[in-house]
Amino acid sequence: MSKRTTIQDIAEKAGYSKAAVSFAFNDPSKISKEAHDRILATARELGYIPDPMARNFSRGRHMALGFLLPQMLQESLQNPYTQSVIRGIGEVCQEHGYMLTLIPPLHSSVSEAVKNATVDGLMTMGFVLSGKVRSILRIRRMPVVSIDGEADDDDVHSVSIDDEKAAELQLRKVLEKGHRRIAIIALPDDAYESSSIAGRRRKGYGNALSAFSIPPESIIVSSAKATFRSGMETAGRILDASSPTCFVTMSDAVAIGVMSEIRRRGLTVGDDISVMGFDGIEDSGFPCYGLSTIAQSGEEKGIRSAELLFMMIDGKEAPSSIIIPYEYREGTTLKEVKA
Amino acid sequence: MSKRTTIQDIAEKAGYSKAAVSFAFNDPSKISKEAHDRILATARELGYIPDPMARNFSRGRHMALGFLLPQMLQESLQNPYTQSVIRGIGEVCQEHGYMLTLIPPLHSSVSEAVKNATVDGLMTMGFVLSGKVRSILRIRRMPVVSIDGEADDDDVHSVSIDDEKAAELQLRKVLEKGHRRIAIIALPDDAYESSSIAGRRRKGYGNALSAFSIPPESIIVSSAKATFRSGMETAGRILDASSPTCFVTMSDAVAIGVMSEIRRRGLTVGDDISVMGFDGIEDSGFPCYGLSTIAQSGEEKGIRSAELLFMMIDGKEAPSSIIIPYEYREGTTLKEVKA
DNA sequence: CAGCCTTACTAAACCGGTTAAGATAAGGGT
DNA sequence: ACCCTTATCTTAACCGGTTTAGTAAGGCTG
Repeated sequence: MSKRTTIQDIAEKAGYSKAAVSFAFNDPSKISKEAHDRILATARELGYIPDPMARNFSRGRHMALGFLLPQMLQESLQNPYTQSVIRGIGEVCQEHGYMLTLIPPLHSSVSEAVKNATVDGLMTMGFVLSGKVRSILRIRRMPVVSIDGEADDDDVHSVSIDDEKAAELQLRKVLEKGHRRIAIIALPDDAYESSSIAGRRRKGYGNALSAFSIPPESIIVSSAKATFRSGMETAGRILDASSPTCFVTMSDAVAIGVMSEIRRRGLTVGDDISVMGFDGIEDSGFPCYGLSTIAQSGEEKGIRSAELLFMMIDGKEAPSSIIIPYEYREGTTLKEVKA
Repeated sequence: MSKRTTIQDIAEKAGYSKAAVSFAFNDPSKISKEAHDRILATARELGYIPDPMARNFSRGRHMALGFLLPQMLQESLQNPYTQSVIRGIGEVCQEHGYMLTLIPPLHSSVSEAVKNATVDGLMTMGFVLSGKVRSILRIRRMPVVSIDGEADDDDVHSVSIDDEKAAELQLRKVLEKGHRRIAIIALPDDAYESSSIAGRRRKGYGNALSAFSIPPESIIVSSAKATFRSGMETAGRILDASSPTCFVTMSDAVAIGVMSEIRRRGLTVGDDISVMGFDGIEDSGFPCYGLSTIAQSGEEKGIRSAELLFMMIDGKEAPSSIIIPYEYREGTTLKEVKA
């Protein structure tokens, strides 16, 4: 089995130096047109393709961004909202000629994965990095953007919406429609390790409740992973034990599961029980059935995050935090409560 | 700004050679316990983390598998079936300590992307690689596994189900229930470049039809991208122009869109119009509402593909083609046609 | 005590490119 | 005729590890 063709082979065969060959591929202005032609012809003849890893290594760039997956690949990719974020990241990567690497915990260890990740920058979503991981990233001088995470570290830049305000708006809309028997399905606090997004939103709910002078105890609060199935199961448990007039969820995926369970019981979403989602996954190809929700563009989050990361990689001045907009999207699943 | 700590720094500080330091990290049995301890202590002290790219480069391994994305990231990741395949791949990657890299067409060129991909092996899904791309892969000696693609190349191994037989079974089930006004929504033939999966399944449909002595002309055949939205729109157009008693789709995502459109028109899925899907995305967290379908495990496809790829990477004897099982899954959306 | 093996370590080649610095020759200005 | 510039190409260092071959010291054997 012959060895692969290297820059050295081309150099010898074409009668030039390694450097000349390198220039021919990267900066033709540094050599004569004649040399350029000869070298490219020789390269074609020998079937030469520059080794990307060697190239990246000597340039000190990986040409890849990493998306750190909190737990298992499973749930993360399942959520249509995560998908839209990844899509946004992917677009920007493509523009920059970068690849996108999904980084699952290596041998169940995030630290290990981060140590070995061959990427120029990292994005995380919905969870706070441990001190150990942050220390590794600092040593490796690897820029990080945290999506929906906490901006409690100078090294970690963040992209998110104003979750507290958004959650407040969400619950206000529900309260304005007269609902009082409300079941909130939050994201698990410990989802993705020490997530704090759920905490920020709970605060917003508290604000809305006190604005309406409603005692927090009157609200049913539970939590569920951000999946369709989980939403369905949780709604089932709640409906077995009580009869809320409205479900408020922190994720559209959960809301869709809730709607499915409501219909399964022969009830009508909107007329019998209202449902309020969070995310606005409308454009994700996922069926959302006119869900009333707090819409935030996952794609924009992905795009802004990746752009931010590229600024940091390029050593440019980068904002430590980017807040993107959200809005209430009127649907057909939130209706005035029946008298 | 100080330079990063290298193996050289550790060697000097600890009073050993570069090689000794390398051994300390990779094969402690080659050095004394004393040296091992001293070196690791020094490494910890200086905050040393081996550079993964340099390590990979000298070892000649990338420690990453690539998933080649046909067109835009968008549609690919949107399909829950694709997601389950990726999940399967991810599991195997994790076991092997590998990362999974999503490779979008670089500057809109798949060839360019494949030239620059820093991965040890490639997986594609649902499309046939062009000769140019195959030639690049041959030069780079990069193993490829094609999922649901055509096994027309010695270099490209494949994992799929027997699509022709599966499609035949799918349509037979529908015909057995008495349906004759049938609308088939196929995958686009040109989806993912020169896809051939649609062709194989069409053949299967033909077989079923002739077994029932039904003229192919009596069947409405259209095609749609494998997304929820596309299924909804296509069903809308079909229902505007005709009144099939059953929809047969090549993808559950499409089938769910079809069901959504049927319900939107005030009709009942199953009783008024039957729907038959393909994929069996039940376990994907996607709402599938008792869809009758041809189930094939996306996760298993992913797992087998990745395992196959690892065999090839390790230079082991690997089967050129793996066929995984499928089965008809009884649901509530396919019912006996009304007299 | 020579001969041989084992242990512990090092020097240097190597992976395949990039790139700073230097060499050579040709061209231009005075 | 001389110096300076520019164009073109080469040499060699470099990126940060891994790994092969080799050496020196110590222990064992006969």
